[in-house]
Amino acid sequence: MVLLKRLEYGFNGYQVPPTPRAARSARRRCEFRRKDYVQKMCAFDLLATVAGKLLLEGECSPKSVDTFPDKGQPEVVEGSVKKGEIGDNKPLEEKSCEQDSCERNFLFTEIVSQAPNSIFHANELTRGQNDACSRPASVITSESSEKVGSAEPMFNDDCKLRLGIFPHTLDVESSVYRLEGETEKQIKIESPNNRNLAINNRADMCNVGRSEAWDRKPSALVSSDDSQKFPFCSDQILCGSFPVKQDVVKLVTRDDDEKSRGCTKPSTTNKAFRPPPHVGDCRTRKFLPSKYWKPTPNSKDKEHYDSDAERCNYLNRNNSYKRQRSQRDYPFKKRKFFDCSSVSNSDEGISSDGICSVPENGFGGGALGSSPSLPRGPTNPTSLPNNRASFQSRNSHVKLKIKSFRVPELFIEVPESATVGSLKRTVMEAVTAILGGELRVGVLLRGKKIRDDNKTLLQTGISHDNKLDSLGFTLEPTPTQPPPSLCLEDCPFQLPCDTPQPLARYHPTPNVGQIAHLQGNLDTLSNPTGTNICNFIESDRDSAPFPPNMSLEKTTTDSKALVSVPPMKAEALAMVPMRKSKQSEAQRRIRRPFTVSEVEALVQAVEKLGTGRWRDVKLRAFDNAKHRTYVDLKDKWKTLVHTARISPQQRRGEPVPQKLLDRVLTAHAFWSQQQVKQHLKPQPETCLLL
DNA sequence: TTTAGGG
DNA sequence: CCCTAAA
Repeated sequence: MVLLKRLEYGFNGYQVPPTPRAARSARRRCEFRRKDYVQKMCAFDLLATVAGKLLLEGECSPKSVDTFPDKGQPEVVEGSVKKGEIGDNKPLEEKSCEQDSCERNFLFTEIVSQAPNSIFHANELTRGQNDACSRPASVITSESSEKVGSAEPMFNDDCKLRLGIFPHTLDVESSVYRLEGETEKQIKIESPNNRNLAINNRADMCNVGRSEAWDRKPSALVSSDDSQKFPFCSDQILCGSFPVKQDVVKLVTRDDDEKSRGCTKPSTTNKAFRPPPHVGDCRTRKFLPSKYWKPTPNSKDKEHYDSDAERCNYLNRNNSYKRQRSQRDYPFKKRKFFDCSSVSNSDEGISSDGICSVPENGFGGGALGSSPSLPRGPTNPTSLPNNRASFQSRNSHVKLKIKSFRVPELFIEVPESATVGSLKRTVMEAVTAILGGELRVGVLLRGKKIRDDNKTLLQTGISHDNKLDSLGFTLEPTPTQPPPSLCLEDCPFQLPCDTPQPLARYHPTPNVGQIAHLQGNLDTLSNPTGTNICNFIESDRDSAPFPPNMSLEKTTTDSKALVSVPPMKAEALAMVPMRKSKQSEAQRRIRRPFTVSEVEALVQAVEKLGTGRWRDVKLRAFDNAKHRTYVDLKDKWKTLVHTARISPQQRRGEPVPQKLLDRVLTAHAFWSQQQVKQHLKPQPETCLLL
């Protein structure tokens, strides 16, 4: 079963917490706007703004998942699954998902301030954390499931879920949830056709209290004075975003039709996507929970992995480690940014459209811009480069509306028998992996990256009549963390159509992680930075090739996305921010249950070669199955023997023919005896020798 | 690198 | 599947 899913990451909703002063200036800005004043913003400002928002969004990283109280992971599917047959334990297959491609749209919508929560629910968090750590592993990973004895059985077929870029522009609908209050506020930012705003609860939207608490930076904004906040809100809205509490991002499945919940009704908007050619391969790597969160690989590991065979692996780990390190700083950086923005606001660093100028370098040091000459720290608009001033006289207002940032395609594979709950977790992990990393924003004009952060929009020539369609934003990993060739892990096996190329090509420069979709009548901004980040590809290429030309291209075009993302395996994309997520530390190989035929081959080989010669078995029967290592075979044999010994009722997963199991027992018994003999033999021999 | 086993 | 001690 293949599920195609699109995940859209709502850009709207990442808002720097306003300060009283900001509110004031916001009002002023409103007036300005009325007069149609010129937007004095340079590309860098734009970048900073966008990046800032995104950064905030970073809060939805694994950490959020980890700390999710009790319920474990945030609901991944809000709309569809939630509404209907929800049982988390209900196998997917029972939900009419057997079609080759069940498509659903995921809208990344919600942001909730979580930090504060963690304070309030310390106990639960602790619990939740643990849960989160262990549970996520249940689907793709064999770990937990195996432990409960349900591992193999679970996989009758593969169920893939793909999150991709939306081919079409969609309306953005976001909602703000309050964890503590358990209230839900829905905010409709814009409808596809007419851009109307439906703010159900302004106060709620503007409530920044939580973030403040989190930030430990009290601000008058905490007050519930709607009148004061509102201006700010509307201001935000102008640029296509709205203030929300930050931190937890929720995924919402968006069904055009409520009835299509069961994912039986392919979304028309997803036509660009084709089901993957094969079903066995592209999947997201499982990000392991804290268990793998090790500070550093020990020297032994190094030695061990230095060998060619494992080099990739090792590199991978190493890199992971690096990323991980930065991740540790993440909260700090975010906070910094937060503070910074506050400062900016109070300094009136916010320019007209609620876009704050420069966030400060705390942003991962240059995360916002590569240009060293960029202004840093709270900057007053007037302090910006001259070139900017020269354009101040102009009266063109550049209005940007970023509908959403897209999350690159994700390829997730779960067995049909997986539970909805595990699916949710899986998706969450994948998404989290992508969004959790430190990102920077790149601006592309007609597909071209604008690198000069100091250029004004006008200068870049976009501000006038360039249609939005020529402007694009990309989310890219921060340069500080050069994505090493993490994609090599399993690489040996690439199919011709596999995508090593894109990867390779985009290596030095990381791959565009995501595309921002702009919509509306904006002019454009120019801006720099553009580096693509490499997506780490995991590998399972041996089995399921993912034609490069597949999804992305079409999608890209369809969606008007200006930025074209190099076609690559969805899987690769999924791996993108293998970043410093605690979970991603050591990636666990995806689980690939042995098929009956594989078992057959294994049994046959063992019968012939005996146990204890796994390398030979491997060469003999699985030489072309790169993903089966001799250790795997050995392990499989182990489980086979075990399986053969237990009652059929206790067995799970794809049933292995009893005949085979009998052979297993027989062979096992035989070779065990041989071993014993081997043991005993030497003795007599030595005796003889002696 | 392989084996062998515990996790 | 992972991790590792041993070989």
